[in-house]
Amino acid sequence: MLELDRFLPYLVNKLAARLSDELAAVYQKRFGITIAEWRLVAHLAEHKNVSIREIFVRVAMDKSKVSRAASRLELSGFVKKTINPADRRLIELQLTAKGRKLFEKIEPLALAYEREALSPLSAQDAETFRGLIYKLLASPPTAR
Amino acid sequence: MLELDRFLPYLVNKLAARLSDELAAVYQKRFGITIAEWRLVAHLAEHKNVSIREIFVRVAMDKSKVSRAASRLELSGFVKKTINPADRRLIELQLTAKGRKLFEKIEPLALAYEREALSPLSAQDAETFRGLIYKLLASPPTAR
DNA sequence: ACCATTTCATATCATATGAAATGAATTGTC
DNA sequence: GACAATTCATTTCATATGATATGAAATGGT
Repeated sequence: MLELDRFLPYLVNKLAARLSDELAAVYQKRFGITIAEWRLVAHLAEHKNVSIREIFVRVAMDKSKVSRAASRLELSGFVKKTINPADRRLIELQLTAKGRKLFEKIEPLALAYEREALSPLSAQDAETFRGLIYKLLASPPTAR
Repeated sequence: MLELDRFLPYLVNKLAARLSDELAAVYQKRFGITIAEWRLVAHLAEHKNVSIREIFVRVAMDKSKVSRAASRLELSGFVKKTINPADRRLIELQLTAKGRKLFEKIEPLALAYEREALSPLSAQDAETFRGLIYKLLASPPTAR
C-alpha cells in the first residue's frame, strides 16, 4: 500500500520546496532576486561568456525561464549580453562588476543557509546525503 | 567559493524536478491527472473524510491549489465533496468508487517508478537516503 | 550559389500559480 | 444574545510558466 509520507518523489519534492522557499526568502527580500536569477548569477560566476542555451542545458531551467531571467538581470545591470561575433545567433552572457558584487554578497549567505539546512545531519551524514544525490542525478533520466 | 553543482538546495531541487516530471508523465498521459490531483487522491486513499485545510497542511500544497485540485477531481467524478454538517464551513472529501479504482490503477505504477528511480542505489543506500530526508524534513523550518 | 533544414533567442499565448479579497459559518467576549 | 474576530473554502487578479511560434542566422546537400 502506497503511503504518501513514505513515497520518495513526494518527500524529495517537499524538501526541495522547503529549501527553495527558505533560500528564496534570503535573496528575494534582501536583493530583489529570484531563484532563477540567482542560479544564473551563480553559474556566471563560475563560467564566463556563456550562452543562454548552455545555461538551460546545465542549470535545469527551461529556455524561456533562462531567457527571461537574463533579460531581467540585464535590466538591473547585473549582467551584460553580447552577441557572439563568430555566431551571431548566440549570446554571450557575463556578469558586470555590479553582478560580481551581488554574487559576493549573496554567496556567504547562501552557504550559511546551506549549513543551517543541513544542521540536523552530522557532518558525515551530510556528505553521505550529497553523495547519494549525486548518484541519483548521475543515472540517466528514465525514458521520457 | 560556491559551486552551483555542489550546492545542496540546487541539487535537491534538480532531483525533485526530475522525479516530478517523470512521475507526472506516468499519470498525466495515462490518466489525465496532475501531480496535485494525484497527491490528493493518494492522501484520500489513506485518510477518509478530510477537509481541504487538513490536506494543505499535510500535503505541502497551498490552499488554492488543493481547492482547485479537489474541484477538478469532483468534476471528473473521482472525489465527492460533502459539507460537514457539524461545521458547515468544512468540506469532507472522500474518494468515490471511481476514485478508488483510479488509485488502485496508479498505485503500482507509482511504486514501480519509485523503485526505478532508486535503482542506482543499493537497497541499503536507498533506506539511508530515505532516513536522511526524514531527518531533514523533521527539523523545524528555518525562520521565515 | 541556392534552398531546405537546423539552431538559437525571444515573443506569443493559453494556462498555472499564489497572494489577497470575499463571503459564509463559527467562536469568543462582553 | 449580539457583535467582533476568526476560520474555512473559493474566487479574483496580477504575475509566472512553459509549449509553441517566430524570425534571424548558420549549416548542409546538391
